[in-house]
Amino acid sequence: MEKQHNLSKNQKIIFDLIDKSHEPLKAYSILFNVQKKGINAPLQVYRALDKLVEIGKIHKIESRNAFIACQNSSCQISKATAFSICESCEKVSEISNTKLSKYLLNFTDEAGMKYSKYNLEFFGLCKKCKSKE
Amino acid sequence: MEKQHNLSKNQKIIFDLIDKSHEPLKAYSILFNVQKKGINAPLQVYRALDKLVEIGKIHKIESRNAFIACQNSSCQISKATAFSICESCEKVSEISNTKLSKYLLNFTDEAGMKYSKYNLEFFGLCKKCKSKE
DNA sequence: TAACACTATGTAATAATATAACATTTAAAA
DNA sequence: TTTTAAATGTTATATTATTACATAGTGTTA
Repeated sequence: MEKQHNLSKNQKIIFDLIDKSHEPLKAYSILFNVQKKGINAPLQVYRALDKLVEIGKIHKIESRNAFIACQNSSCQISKATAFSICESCEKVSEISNTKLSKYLLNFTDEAGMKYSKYNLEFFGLCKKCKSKE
Repeated sequence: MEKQHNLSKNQKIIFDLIDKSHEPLKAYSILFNVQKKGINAPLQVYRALDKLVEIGKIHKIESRNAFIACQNSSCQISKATAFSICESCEKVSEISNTKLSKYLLNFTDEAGMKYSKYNLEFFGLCKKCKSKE
């Protein structure tokens, strides 16, 4: 059994918003959307985001400064993340591919180092945008 | 022969600074360091950085909002980048590994998509920091 | 050379992203 | 119940990045 994380009030509000969204959300857009629920300050948002990232419920898309819910039910504390990002419509999908993650977690650099944590972002055009070209 | 990019005055000043540095530099630290050379405003720095990234002379370390010179003499327009980042001392190294880049450029997702562009950041402890633990 | 297009520069203002510092409250554990 | 850790609330501020507008240089081609 995985460890169950009981989300606090603010964490739950913010996770629910991100989880319902079909696109990555930015911190200040989250703030704007939760002000009616009593979350007034950026720091309240960032603290919840930090915690949610830490426990693997959401991921940060580094190149976009935005956050999405983890799509991979099996990844609780996800230190190995991969995403595809459409450079036209900005659609982001999480990639859950066992072969890929195994390959990367086993990757050894020139100095013989292995890495238990990585973030990979693929860029291109999604199918929709490709067909419109 | 690769296309030769003649850097403009500001681009050269900023590239030289980054290239001499042994660590990733942040935009405002760059600004501070080039003010004696007549570059006064953030935008002048960001414009040069944008161009240098575009032509592959430097890369942005997305998780750190910082910039390093391309270590890979053969990558002019580098759309396929990989780095190792030490979570303790923040040392960053560019990984130039043909097998890895081939693997990633050939990676096909569940929808059958391939991606000609990616950025990969590995996290861990560098040798020095590991031995200090 | 003159006209044009394109790239780069300079400057001021401001937007967007993120953290520091401090006081208080709540929840969980001993 | 005491005490410890985690979360909250609030104000202020730091850091990162872009918009808008005016000007200057560079290279092409007519």
